[in-house]
Amino acid sequence: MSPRSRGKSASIAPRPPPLQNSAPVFAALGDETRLRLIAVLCAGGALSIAQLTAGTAITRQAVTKHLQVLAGAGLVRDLKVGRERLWEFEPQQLEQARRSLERIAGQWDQALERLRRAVEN
Amino acid sequence: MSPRSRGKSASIAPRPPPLQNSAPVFAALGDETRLRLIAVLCAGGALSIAQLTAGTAITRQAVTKHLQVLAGAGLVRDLKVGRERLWEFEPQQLEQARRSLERIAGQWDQALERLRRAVEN
DNA sequence: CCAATGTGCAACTATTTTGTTGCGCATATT
DNA sequence: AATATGCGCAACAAAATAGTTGCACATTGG
Repeated sequence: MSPRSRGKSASIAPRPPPLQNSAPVFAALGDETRLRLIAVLCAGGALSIAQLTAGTAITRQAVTKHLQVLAGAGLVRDLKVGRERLWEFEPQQLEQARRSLERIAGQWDQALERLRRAVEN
Repeated sequence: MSPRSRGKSASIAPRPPPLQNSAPVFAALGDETRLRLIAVLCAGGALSIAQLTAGTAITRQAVTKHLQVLAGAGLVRDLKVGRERLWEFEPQQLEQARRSLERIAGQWDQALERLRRAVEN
């Protein structure tokens, strides 16, 4: 049996990801255009680049680059259909980013709690 | 009385912030160094620039710049004490970013739900 | 076949970001 | 008083980002 299983409180629960791994996801979300793209893709299904470019002031190529950034962060995925390239939202990474924020917020809450208790004494 | 109060369902609840407003916060979080700074500041109280620089491979001035980016996003705040400049975490903006992610995730869930119901028929 | 539509790739520019070094100033410490 | 510590400002330099234009290629529809 491996030393890591059944040790003292063997932590079956997967340990929280190192938090810094979320940086690329946050960076990808840190742009208004990309945030808009994410919002659009979240609402509907898969959309083509041309469709995603429609409402914007920037060129199709610029949108393509933004989509590639999002794809690099694992936030979207593309699938080719005929001459079109459809993009759809990929929820996993965003979910993980959400958990990262919750962990930070939780840490802060704990610190406040410690402070409160210290003052109480 | 103002025309906006007591209208038809006057929406006492603050309308959700436009989501794009969160882009600067995400951008600030989209860097490993800054994410680390946030984590450190979340755990303890207020720390000086020198203290925050201690464990890192970059210079004090680089840390200062990162802190200014975080301050620009409203994620940290500084207070001067003697010759030191202490930085502390400011939870509001991060809380808002968390809500943004939740709204996106919620929209996605709704879309999935609609899809599920459509398939059901 | 021919035209229209949807993309991809490459080159190029402008701006922002990330980091450095060098210096001076203010506050503590001895 | 002299030294050490903490910090700010300015001037760089290198790299990443965001956007453009131009052109070629594939697919779709008459």
